[in-house]
Amino acid sequence: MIRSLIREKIEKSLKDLGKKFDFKVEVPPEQFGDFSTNVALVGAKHFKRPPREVALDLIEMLKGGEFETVELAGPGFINFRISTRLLRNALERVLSEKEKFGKMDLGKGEKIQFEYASANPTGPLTVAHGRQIVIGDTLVNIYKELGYDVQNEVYLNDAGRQIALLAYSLWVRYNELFGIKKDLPEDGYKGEYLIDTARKLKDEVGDKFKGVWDESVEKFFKEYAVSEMLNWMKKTFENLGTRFDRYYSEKSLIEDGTVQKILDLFKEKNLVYEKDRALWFKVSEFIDEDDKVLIRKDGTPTYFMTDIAYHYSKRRRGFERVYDIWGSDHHGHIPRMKAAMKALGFPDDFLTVIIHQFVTLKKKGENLRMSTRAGRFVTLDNLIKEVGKDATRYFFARIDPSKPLEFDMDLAVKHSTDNPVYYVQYAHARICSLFKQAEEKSLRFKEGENLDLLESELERTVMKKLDLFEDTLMEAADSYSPAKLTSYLEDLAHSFHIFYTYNTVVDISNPELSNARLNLAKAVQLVIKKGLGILGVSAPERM
RNA sequence: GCGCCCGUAGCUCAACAGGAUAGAGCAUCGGAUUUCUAAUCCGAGGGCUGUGGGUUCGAAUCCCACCGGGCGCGCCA
Repeated sequence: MIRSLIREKIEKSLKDLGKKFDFKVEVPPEQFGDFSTNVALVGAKHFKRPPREVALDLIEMLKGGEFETVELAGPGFINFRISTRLLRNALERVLSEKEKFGKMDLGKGEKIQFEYASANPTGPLTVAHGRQIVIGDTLVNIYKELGYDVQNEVYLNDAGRQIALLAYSLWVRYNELFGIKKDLPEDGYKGEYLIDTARKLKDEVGDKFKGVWDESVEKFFKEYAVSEMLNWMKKTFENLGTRFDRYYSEKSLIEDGTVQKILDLFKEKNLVYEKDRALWFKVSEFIDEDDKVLIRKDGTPTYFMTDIAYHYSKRRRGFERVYDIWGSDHHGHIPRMKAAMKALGFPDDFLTVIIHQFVTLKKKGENLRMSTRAGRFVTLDNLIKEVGKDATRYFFARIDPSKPLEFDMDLAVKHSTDNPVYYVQYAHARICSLFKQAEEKSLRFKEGENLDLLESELERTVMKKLDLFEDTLMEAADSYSPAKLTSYLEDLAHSFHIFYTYNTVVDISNPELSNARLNLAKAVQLVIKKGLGILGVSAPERM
């Protein structure tokens, strides 16, 4: 938080000069000092003077106090070197706040929601869902740190045509077990997993449904299939170490009248009309796009319809803002949803959609295309089994959602020990081992003491990284990018590895210095553990 | 055809809402352990940031055009 401290000081100086404008405080390349600001470069316009002159004036106002040096550089940057005492402050905060380090109150308890991993319960979750889960979980955890009251939810598309297809496909598989050959529908679910489900069903009910297909059988098969698929989803979530506060059923929105309620509301506002025996929503009233069907001519609601109802329910449940994480194939859905939110009179910032690009899988140099219906895919379960939970999560978190992600499975397995996740975890394990060493050598660890002995450049660097943890969380939240956190952790781990290489931490001939360094190690350990925890990755004590 | 996203080292990715000499890991080559975990550290090579224009003190980043890739444009979800 030294960064915000510098920002405040600059803002105050500007205020004294009667100015106010945006500027940056950043961490520059090492040779330029601890922190740096472009305030003079940006301010040149406002002051109508050359940047370097503006910088010199500001430097006069800023220097002293906790700033060891404040210098002009390059075209007009102001570089700061911070007193070691101020850096130790960060260390002290980590040591005293412990697991709570990183908690802020920016959200002020505002109730928000993240929705992700929403899926048709018709088959196994894919690696794309895995990416979504990791992005979602991480953002949820970060927003909690920022002081928001966050819930996560998965929307189950358990209504609609695909469920009917699933039910019938299961029925076909079930009958096959009795030697009755039926053809799977052209677009039916051909995956082998339905055969397993059919076997389980046969064990439970015997030949009760053999050869029979009517409305009540269909209903049974729908419910059975969905519940089996849901159980499977839950198991996969567990394998990846995720949990949801709530599963929300699409079907329930039709059954409990929410859909009807929206229709009535839209009718009242004259936002719907009938055409070709279907009911249309006037999207064009709000944005430059074609109107969309809400109710098909057979009387069933479209996905768009139920999704509007779903978001209405979110609002009614008291969420101030909601975030949906969707695959890029759904991006066309965004403008319509925004239009619908407007139609409902919700604030513009109520719904934020975070789009992530697709995951492609490569195995033996070949690209695998994923299709649930064709039954050909590498499941998320397979991936977790092959690569491991930690590496899977870390790998997904590491790449910005806006980038397509190519997962080379052979590489992931073969080089799994080179995965950066081990680099970070190793720093943690090393520190754990330091404390074992200290104990063996009967060095009593006194928390928070001797900290003023920490003053070398390497120690300063580590302390500076510790201080940046909160800034990192804020940046990651602002840009919806878990990758900011992974690069931070790698950075922190790196600074510690260097420090470790050049310094003996546990040295019985110098107990005070040892204690000081153990404190530094302790803080790094806490922050790494916390950061990995936010990512849903474990922090092993030995490796 | 129209719209959205992406294009950075051989590979996978960074670059903090325009900043200083574009950085890491992997891979390649060369170093460092009588001592706390070498899953580590240090060094070398490797780049016309897809191409061409523009905006300005300053562009990988913003604007325009093009090239290449992904996705979307259903009474699918």
